Amino acid sequence: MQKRAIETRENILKTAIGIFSGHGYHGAKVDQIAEAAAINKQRIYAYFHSKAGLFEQCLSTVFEGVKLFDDNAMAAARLEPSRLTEIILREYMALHKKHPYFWRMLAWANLENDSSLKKLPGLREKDYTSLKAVFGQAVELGLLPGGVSFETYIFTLMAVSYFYHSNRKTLSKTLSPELFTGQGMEKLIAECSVMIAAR
Amino acid sequence: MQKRAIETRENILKTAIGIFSGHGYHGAKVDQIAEAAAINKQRIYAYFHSKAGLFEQCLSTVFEGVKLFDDNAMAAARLEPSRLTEIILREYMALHKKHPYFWRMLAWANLENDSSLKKLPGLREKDYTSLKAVFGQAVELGLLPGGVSFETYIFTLMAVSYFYHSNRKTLSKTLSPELFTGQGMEKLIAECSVMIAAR
DNA sequence: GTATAATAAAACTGAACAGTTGGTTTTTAT
DNA sequence: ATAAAAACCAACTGTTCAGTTTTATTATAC
Repeated sequence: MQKRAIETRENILKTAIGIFSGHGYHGAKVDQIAEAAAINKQRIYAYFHSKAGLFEQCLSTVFEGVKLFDDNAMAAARLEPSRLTEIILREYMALHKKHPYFWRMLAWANLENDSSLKKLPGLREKDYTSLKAVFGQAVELGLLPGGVSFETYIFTLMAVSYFYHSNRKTLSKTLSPELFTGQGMEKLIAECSVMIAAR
Repeated sequence: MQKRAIETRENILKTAIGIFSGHGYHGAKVDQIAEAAAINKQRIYAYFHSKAGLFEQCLSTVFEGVKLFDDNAMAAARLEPSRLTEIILREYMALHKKHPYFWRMLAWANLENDSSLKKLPGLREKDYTSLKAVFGQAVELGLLPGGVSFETYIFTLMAVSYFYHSNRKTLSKTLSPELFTGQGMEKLIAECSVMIAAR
């Protein structure tokens, strides 16, 4: 495949991620993607052979493109294990801001597209091992409560950041709109850190 | 409207909730709903006048049909405020099992259907006031950490239970499949209670 | 028992949509 | 300069789908 072809393919992929994440598999239209990418529809079929194939590719591209925990954040966590919860939460919140397609593609995949999940990248344990080590230290230092597994801890932080973004619309109607201002988020992060910390 | 008509309408609504929650607005087909409800398609238009109208009705029906906190659970919480976190979490987990359409309709609404959100039931503060009181007592008794607002506390528990159900498929691939066994859920509940408790 | 409301059956309309095809032009590697 | 690869253009196929219409049947109220 030539350079131009690779660019076209990537252009299609990038555009399709935007549209699929916005409207879902059934809501997105192939013609719409072609128009948005400013390419000929036929190119889509040349490179991805079907709408479903394109969707699968979008899903795994988004998955692979998101680094769950930054090296800088890792360094910060090692320096100040007492602030671990805050650092992780802030990192996850920033991640969702940086990769706005991530949670949406996750949500779509969980809701509508069973088949495309089969080809997901496998376990991400390696992403977690360093973090798990710092968590272990924080527990031993008495900074975080004992008797809580790393899985539960990280699950909770993922849940908070995911829920915050994915249910924004309904939550601002049913719980509190202030939650979604900058200060609201800061308050949430700060209070979660307090709530989870050992005392 | 006569009795039979009311029944037909409710039958359509109930069936449509099942199908919309399963496939989303764009994924669900009107003919499919008609067939599943064993009624004539034309009845749907007679009672809901459009697919979008039917979806809106489904959404608010599901919302109104879910009582977020049971009276029994409330009584239990008042009796044992030390077990508040566990009681709430277990209640929310059970709620998602009892109303399997709830989180899915929530998710669809947050993803794809802006317009239908306008007609959502307003703030649910009344659902929370009693709970908030018990939370306040638990904090004063030193059972739960101080400096944490009720909103943050309840947000976290909602996040955990929602995330657990809504991201089952991807999480069992990327985090841990054991999390979704009966024991896995019990462990999660128990450890969250410990993690959040004052010590 | 008769009028009226509710429903069924089924065919139809018009638009949208996934995917294809064939012919033409542009770009790129050599 | 030229051949191969890449991309365009645009019409077309077959299907699906939301919504409609017409005619006929069944249930219910009085």
